[in-house]
Amino acid sequence: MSKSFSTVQDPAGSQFSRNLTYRLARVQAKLNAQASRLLTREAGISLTQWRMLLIIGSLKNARLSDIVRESALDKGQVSRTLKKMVADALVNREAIENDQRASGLTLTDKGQSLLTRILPLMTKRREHLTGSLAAIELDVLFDALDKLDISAEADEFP
Amino acid sequence: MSKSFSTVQDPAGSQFSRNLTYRLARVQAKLNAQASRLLTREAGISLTQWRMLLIIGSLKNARLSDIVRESALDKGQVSRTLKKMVADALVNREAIENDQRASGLTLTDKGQSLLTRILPLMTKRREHLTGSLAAIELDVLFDALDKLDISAEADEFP
DNA sequence: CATTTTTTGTTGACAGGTCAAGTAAGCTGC
DNA sequence: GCAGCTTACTTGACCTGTCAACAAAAAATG
Repeated sequence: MSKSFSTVQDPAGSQFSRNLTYRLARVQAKLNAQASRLLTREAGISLTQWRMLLIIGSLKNARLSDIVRESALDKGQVSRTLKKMVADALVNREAIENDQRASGLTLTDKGQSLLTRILPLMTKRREHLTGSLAAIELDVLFDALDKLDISAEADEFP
Repeated sequence: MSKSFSTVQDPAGSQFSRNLTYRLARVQAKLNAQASRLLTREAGISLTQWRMLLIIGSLKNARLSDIVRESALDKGQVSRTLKKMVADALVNREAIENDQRASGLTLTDKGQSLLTRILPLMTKRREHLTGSLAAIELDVLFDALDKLDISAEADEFP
């Protein structure tokens, strides 16, 4: 009974092949691993660092809370990762006027050139991923994700 | 500039709204959190434990390697989780004929009744999730996931 | 059969993510 | 102007997922 609905990279005969959350989790993990592999190899940074690099690069004098808002990462995680990025001279921290709690974050030259060097590659990857899907499929996909996002908030299923 | 493409549970104005891997990651994390919440509240078990319970319940005398194959979880993780489940009297371990390396795994009465009690709830949840999507959307979604799964294997993007 | 190879499972180590307590600075309202 | 609340960030604790080293048993090989 029930063999191979969808067999891509799925253990043969797994009963989970058509389980949505399971498929999502596996694909997501794989995409994540791909990005990490790439970033480690090409830039020696983590996916989190890359995301933060992007955000800091695109915002003027970002503060930690901006990164948290934009990335939806945990603020503790951002704090720690930031410390590392400052230590690695990718990011600059400087005092902000009138607020001693926060500091303004900017990319160093090193951070900026890393961003400039890696961005084309990540863009290529993105095109590679979305390129395998038709425009309509992409629309449906995003729409479905939005709906699942909402459904994921429920705590009861009467 | 660039406000609200898709605004569902996305920080207002986030530049990532239409970034596929980002959306996937966030939705996946949310679905995961939902399942964990549910299982913790209703059964005091983790998502991993639930998946293993399902597999052990559906296989006759499963061995650890079976669980690894079916679930695609790490064998170390399975080994540790199993230890806990045995300690919690959810799973029974007994010797197997002709192979002293592995042991046969079966649900205890407690494990079986837990499974029986929680399964309807998890089925409801699944219906709740897939129910928000039209059949065609689901098909496209699975198809898109398959394609992304394949694309996630690439390491270069010429 | 004895030796090598493979399979099976356990364990240790470590990065990543999540939660929550703690600290310091700024703000509010009397 | 100071008592109390809020905001911004840091830190600690813990849990998961992943990788690699390991030991024991079984299978393969010659």
